[in-house]
Amino acid sequence: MLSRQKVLKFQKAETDQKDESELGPLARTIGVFLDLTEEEISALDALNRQKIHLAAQQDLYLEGDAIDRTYVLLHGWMCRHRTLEDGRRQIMSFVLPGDLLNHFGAYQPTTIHTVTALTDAVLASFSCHDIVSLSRAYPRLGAAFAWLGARKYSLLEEHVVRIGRRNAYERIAHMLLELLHCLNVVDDSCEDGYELPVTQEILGDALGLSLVHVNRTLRRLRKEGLIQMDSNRRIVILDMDALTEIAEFSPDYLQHRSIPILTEENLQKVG
Amino acid sequence: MLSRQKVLKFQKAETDQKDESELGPLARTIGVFLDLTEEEISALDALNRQKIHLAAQQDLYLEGDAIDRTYVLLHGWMCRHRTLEDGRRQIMSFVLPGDLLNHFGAYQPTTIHTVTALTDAVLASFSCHDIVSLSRAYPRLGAAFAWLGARKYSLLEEHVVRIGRRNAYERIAHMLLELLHCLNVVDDSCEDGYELPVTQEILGDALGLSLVHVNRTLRRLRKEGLIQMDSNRRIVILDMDALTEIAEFSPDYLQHRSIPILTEENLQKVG
DNA sequence: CGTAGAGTTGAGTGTATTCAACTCGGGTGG
DNA sequence: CCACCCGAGTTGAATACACTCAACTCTACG
Repeated sequence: MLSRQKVLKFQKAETDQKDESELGPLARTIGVFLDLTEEEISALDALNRQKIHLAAQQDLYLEGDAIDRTYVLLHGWMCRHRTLEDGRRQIMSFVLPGDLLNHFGAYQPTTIHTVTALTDAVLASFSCHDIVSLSRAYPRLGAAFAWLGARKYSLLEEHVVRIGRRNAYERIAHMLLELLHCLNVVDDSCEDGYELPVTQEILGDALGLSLVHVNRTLRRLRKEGLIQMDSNRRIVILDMDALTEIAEFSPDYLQHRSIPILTEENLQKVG
Repeated sequence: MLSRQKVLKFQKAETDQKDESELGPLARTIGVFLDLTEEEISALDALNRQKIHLAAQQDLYLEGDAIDRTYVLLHGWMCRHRTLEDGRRQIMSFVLPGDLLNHFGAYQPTTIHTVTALTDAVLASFSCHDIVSLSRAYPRLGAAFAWLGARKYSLLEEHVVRIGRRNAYERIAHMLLELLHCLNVVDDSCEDGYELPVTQEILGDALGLSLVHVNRTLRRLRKEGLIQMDSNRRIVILDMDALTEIAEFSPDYLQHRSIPILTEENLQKVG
């Protein structure tokens, strides 16, 4: 569903400052996996939006804030996380270009986590209520938003398994593969490397590990010829098959392949 | 929002075999937190449904099944879980009466986890597509389903923090409190005990711990006078304040208090 | 009375943590 | 220009939390 070409188009658009004839942020995010009609594109692009620039380390919003906006990350990396009183921190997920933030905002009185930029970042923001209205007016778009929510849930469940039942070696392998698949959506010719703009401490906070243990485990993965870490934090997967085996990674949960409700047959069922 | 009285009403209805003038399963689940109109109740009750009885240990569906039904648990406990090849198992969540299962079914080609009955269980099942149709016809009901999804997401995020960054002692304390709050929805006169129909091994699988370590940690909680474990697996919280402090438990994430989109003001915003 | 499942406990092991020191490179200010 | 500092990465050593293996108890059940 997600074609390599479209993803590249998305990434190109991010870096351009002028959108010109390009699609708006939401149309691009949804358009990656769904062929939108002209009317749907117009409706998405007609929403009021604001552009936001954040420097690395800046917070977009804090745990407990009452936020009535939904965001689309256009450029850069962010993370969603929560910190305990004594400083222990858990990252729920990394946020990649195209991802939505505060997706469920209309349904939650306050946020329950903090969102922070890992690199300089650019976002577009929308009113949560506008998105709900739009979802009602355009059922296919509503289904697309719901699908994005279901997909996020699925990714979070996999994160639970990763943290709860895999050891450090498997956890890191699994995370690196997930990021690869999400960045370079799975097709047969996908690339095997990407920039991971994240310190080892942050990786540890995502995986429930200490910085030191992340360091040793990454070194082990390198020593065994499974990955390579260039300068500039570029990760290259050298032995995809072995890594997939170690991590017991099966990409089904990423749901990059199909959106059941958007088939002709199912759209008819729900009227 | 969730009144104690209504919860008790829900539990009463579960055990009755005949519904008589009682509400149907979905109307009861949603009615716990939203005052439904007659029309909405009729619409919910008009959906085709099937009743399902499962014995303890039986699976409702397996990871990878293509399921186009959404379920409401009426009676008993279940869990959603995934198992790695070597047998390590992670429970994503316990499922309590009133909870929905395969909530996102319309948006997912196959399930990514297995659902198993922990006790004898009774469920009602509905067509996923019927629920999507209904959500379109009745926006407040659509919002209610979306809210339930957002709430599940919130609970899962807390589970990530619990597993990723709390130690065994804090993890168990936190889980016991979450279950208490979910069962006995928070009000000032809530009870302090409940039946936990779960072996220590299952608790370990939920918390990413070994059976032996769960055992020792529970014993420590007992020895310190924080909890009591009667026969019949009844848990009594003896020192709620201390336990809340240890677990750093703050019930906001449970979202038992408010449904933003369902206020008058917000319903107007979305038309 | 024997068995099976759950709980309990001890002992030894191991994975991951903490504390600490050191390297390296980039940036800043004297 | 160089000294200094800081953040990130690396490594060693000691510790601790949690796991595995194993044995034993207790209760329910047939």
